[in-house]
Amino acid sequence: MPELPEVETVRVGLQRLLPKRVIKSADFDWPKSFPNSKHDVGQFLIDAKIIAVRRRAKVLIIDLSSNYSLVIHLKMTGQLVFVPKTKPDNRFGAGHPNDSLIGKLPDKSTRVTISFTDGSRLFFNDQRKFGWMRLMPTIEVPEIDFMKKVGPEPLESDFTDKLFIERLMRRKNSNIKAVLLDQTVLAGVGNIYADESLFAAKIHPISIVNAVPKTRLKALHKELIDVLTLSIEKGGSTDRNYVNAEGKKGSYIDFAKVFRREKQPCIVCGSEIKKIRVAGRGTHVCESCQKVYGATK
DNA sequence: CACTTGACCTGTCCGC
DNA sequence: TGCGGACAGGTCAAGT
Repeated sequence: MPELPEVETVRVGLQRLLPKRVIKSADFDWPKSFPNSKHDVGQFLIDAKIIAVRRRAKVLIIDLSSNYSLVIHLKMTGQLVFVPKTKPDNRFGAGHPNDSLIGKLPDKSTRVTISFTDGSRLFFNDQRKFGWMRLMPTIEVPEIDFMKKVGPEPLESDFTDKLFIERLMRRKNSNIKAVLLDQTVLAGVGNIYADESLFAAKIHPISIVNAVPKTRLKALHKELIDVLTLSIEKGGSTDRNYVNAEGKKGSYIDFAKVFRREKQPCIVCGSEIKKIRVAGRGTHVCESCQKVYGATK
């Protein structure tokens, strides 16, 4: 479930931990997770120094001194976990939720292990194997299809409500939730933050974009930014798999008002939160707070 | 052409 | 407690 706040949290962690480290070796055995040839790895990854860690949408970009970059998409269950040379004593405190992960790596979900000359390691774990890591020339990163098509970053200062509405209108006849999830409309929103921002803006996810009043769309713009910002503050959402670059969980899920709260009372009105399907995805909604525009249930 | 559904995977949970 | 099946949800390909 890494969405924008989770990927950004990983980026901040890696940017603090990785630069200046030099890659000594790389182990990988699942071609779909890391399709690069041993030749390219030997030539452009081994002996390269980490320069910086960037993010665009839900994609991480680790720039190397070889003028190549590691481009990474965590998809649903991907993790990037850095383990320092001196293993922690494997105890954050008895019963602490983060107790252990670092000491247990690699495990059976590990797809790629990158070892640095100082003895530290970076693990790319991905239980479901949907994620990927690709080594490519830095200059070619903006040329990959995803980068060419992806929409604006919602947390950039130039992401105005005017721009937001303009982007939504590209798919004005679709369910608003499907449009929020469309990475070509805007970058970084996934299931959690689509549900949470629509709840905060009191818009039912099946609403048709074109039928939602402009004032509600402006509210959605504000709520989306607020939800993403708060989640980054909380280190993202750990629903199941997500952990940050140090193997630690995020706590935003504790602040979610509808996501994974089906059958519980709505925080605002007390009626029961329902789980329905919209755009082929599990969707959490308060049918009483969230109004349907231009669609029938 | 615009939009929706299925495939990619593995692990977990639910009902029988 | 075993076992099948639904489900989790990001993105691209295939289908309507």
